[in-house]
Amino acid sequence: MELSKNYIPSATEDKWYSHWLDKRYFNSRPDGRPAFTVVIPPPNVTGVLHMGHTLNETVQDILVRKARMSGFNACWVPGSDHASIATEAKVVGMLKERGIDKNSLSRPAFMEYAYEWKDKYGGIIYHQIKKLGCSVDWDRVSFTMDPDYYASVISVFIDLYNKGLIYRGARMINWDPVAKTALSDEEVEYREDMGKLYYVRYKIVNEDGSPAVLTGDSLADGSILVATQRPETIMGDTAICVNPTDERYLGLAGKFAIVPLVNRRVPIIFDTYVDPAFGTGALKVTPAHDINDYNLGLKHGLPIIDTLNEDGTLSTAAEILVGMERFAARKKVVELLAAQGLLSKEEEHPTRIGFSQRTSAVVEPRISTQWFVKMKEMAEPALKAVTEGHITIHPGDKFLATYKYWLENVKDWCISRQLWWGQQIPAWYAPDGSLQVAATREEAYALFAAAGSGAGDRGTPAVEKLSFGPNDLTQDADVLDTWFSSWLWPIEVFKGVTQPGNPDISYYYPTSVLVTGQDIIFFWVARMIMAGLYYFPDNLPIEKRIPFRDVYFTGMVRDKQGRKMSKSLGNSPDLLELIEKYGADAVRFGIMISSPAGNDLLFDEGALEQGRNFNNKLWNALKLVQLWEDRAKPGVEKVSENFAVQWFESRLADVRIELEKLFADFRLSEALKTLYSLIWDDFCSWYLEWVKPGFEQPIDAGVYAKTVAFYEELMQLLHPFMPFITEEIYHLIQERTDDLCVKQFAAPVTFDAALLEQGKLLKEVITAIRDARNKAQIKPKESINLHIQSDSQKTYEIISQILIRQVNAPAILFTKDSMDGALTVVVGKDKFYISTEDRVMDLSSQKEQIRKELVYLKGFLDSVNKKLGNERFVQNAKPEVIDLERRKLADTEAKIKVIEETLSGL
RNA sequence: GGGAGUUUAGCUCAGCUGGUUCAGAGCAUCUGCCUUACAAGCAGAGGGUCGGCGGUUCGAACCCGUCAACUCCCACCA
Repeated sequence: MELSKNYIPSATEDKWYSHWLDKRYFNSRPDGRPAFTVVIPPPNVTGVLHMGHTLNETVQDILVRKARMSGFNACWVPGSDHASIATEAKVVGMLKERGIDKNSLSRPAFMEYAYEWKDKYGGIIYHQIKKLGCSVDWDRVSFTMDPDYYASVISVFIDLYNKGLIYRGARMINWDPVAKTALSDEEVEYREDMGKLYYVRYKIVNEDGSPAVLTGDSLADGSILVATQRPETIMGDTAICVNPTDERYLGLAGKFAIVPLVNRRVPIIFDTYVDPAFGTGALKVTPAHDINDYNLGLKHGLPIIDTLNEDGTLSTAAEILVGMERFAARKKVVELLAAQGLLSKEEEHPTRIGFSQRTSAVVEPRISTQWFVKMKEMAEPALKAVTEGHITIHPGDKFLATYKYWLENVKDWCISRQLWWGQQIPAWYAPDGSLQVAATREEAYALFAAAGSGAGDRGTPAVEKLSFGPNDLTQDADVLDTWFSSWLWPIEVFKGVTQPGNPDISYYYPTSVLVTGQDIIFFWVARMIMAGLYYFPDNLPIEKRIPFRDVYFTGMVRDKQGRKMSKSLGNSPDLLELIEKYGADAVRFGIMISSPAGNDLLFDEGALEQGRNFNNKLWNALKLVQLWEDRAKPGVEKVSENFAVQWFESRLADVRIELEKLFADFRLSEALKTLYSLIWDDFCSWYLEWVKPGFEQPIDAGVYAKTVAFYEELMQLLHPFMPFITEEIYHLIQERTDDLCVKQFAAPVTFDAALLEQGKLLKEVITAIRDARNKAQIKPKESINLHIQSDSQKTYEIISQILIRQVNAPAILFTKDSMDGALTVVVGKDKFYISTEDRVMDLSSQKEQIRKELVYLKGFLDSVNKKLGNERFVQNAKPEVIDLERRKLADTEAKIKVIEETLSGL
């Protein structure tokens, strides 16, 4: 069959992917083999795969394919996350474009639009996963809003509530006024910005309201100067705070301040929290709108005046400017203050502002009633699982410290979100505001009835005693944080919550390895560990309760200049375009080769080009081997006597052992580099050249068979990294019915170290002679006379046929004496003389080179001598090390002798 | 402010328990080649005071101290 000049990925990729699907190779069911389970970190349902995903999915596919080919029942579960805030934002945007205001819709109507959106865009990501070649079990696609999954989230909520681990409370939370929802600390991004510091005068009065008489420069005019960045919150001030040690303000004890514009009288309080050196050393306390002020307020029993509405406009509590947007209000308040002569000055002030990760709105600290999960008691076992080694984090313990720190200082988790897209909180409120937590209205009503009819008597609800009916109950409007559903991911994708103890969960859980980005170590990784340990009962061994045994953190994908990939920078390439341009295998290669474990990866299309070139290399090697097929004849030579075959067999076995080690350590980038070099250098550049028959000459059938076998094994080793081209070559190299995708690795074999040494020597000799030829400007086509002077002539006899062809010498002659007028190459203790028929060699540059070599060797000899002459070295060093030094000494002395002889001969 | 990490060739990075000719790889660069698989290729070559200084040791890229630069995480001053 005629093969194309270069490899064409598009012609093979879809073909093989459908073939694998048809054969159901990626589908897994529990059986007698050990399971190798991976759950995909669910991407946002309506998102697209970015380069970070591409890296994660590729790593997972490599691990899964490797396991599938190594006797494991590999199961990789795909799926997506409903991503409540992100998706709802997109749906709201879509509605806006159609001229629909979300608030004009009923909840069910909105959900209909949301599902419409999900159905339309939810498939994009799956298509990309397929194009990348990921071997996921498509029968197991999970979505965090699937009915069963939904039910599992609700039941876990109810369970945690009943155990007292979920509570409702007033908290200062991060409020997104655009999405009108609470955000967790992790969803807030801080950015440096230039703000303004306004200095505002507050009049000081006595308790009875009369102007206070004060002394001291700072208070001389009967007012105190306060610095603030947020003048629009003045109406919410409920105290002024100074440091008790601040001498400027000692006279303020028992005095009050008048809040400008609203003329409210507030106390002066003293707290060491205030830094006397900052601003004027006086702080306005606004408990409703600043986390620190809130804490101060709690400590000093201050009232809370919330002057903002949920959309960021001023509320009626602000008394003035009601309904004005917060930033407009800031300007207006400054104007009003200035007009009243209460604004002393403004100055530029660098500050950090919190932005919503989802909507980019400036986050507002806000008091709000939210649902929380108590984290302390869940954190402890999750910490132990890692510190005691049940879960191993890769690479090394780079992230162990971060993980520990977070868990040791964990704060309660705010899980309610003021959205519709998500699992609605199963809390039901009676008309009087009391609540019950239950999955359905009926169950909730029964609970009300039971509670109303007498303590603990849940079995016999006395419905008639309640003053309201089931339809009077209202369900909590909020939905749960997305992470409150995804923390169940490794359990519920196997229906571990909704159908406990089913065959899947028993077989596949715990999963083998989690591959994810280091940025969600707290959001997701830690919480999955908590969920696993919480959900599975204590009497099970911890190994059965943890969600995964290994966690592999990939780095962040950055662009060539080290910048984060982002939509706004436009530096995030489109995956499908890259696959189109280079092929999926090349994309996988490129992203893996430049991806040291755990370190950030600088994405460079150059690496993809390298991948594409590698594809071509493989393709062309195939063409070469195929050329030999018709020329293979039995009995040309004995395979057992073919040095190249024997050497490569050992080399292959050697590398396989190395690869196993690299896989065990999750050093996939290293493993790929090793394979790349094995294939490109050892196999293509050396082995294939060594066994290549002469022009129109036959090749021994045994050698040919061996070559094909080597090539197949190389394709098998490479398959997890580059599945498409390897499968294609596997089928092209010879007719077959099986597929590489599921071909099991053969047991490892031992290798012959002496053969490897000899191979190394052969390479060195060839390179050295080629170098000499190059330097002497002997054209490649020009043949040379080659004489070898060596004590181990036999070694060279074995490899003479290879040598002859590789350096373009018609024959190899051995000599006992040095040869005049020839180029002399020294490798180890052996000398090689190069001459040509019709020209005189220019030996001057060669002489120079040999002299340099001699100087180097003498220097080296000196250092070895010094070492061995040092009594303390001989006393202290390990015997092996001393032996080694002695051998080095002898070796070097011999080499120097050879070189000196050579030099004198020149 | 607290914590962690990084610094090795022009670039991106390996270098495991201190000891092999250990100073490496890939990319880039330079030289020569359209050699009958591959110019997206072949054959070669050059290139580094291992961030600075000090210490431990017979011996340091590796261990310790210190300084410097950069990165990340956590907390966060109105």
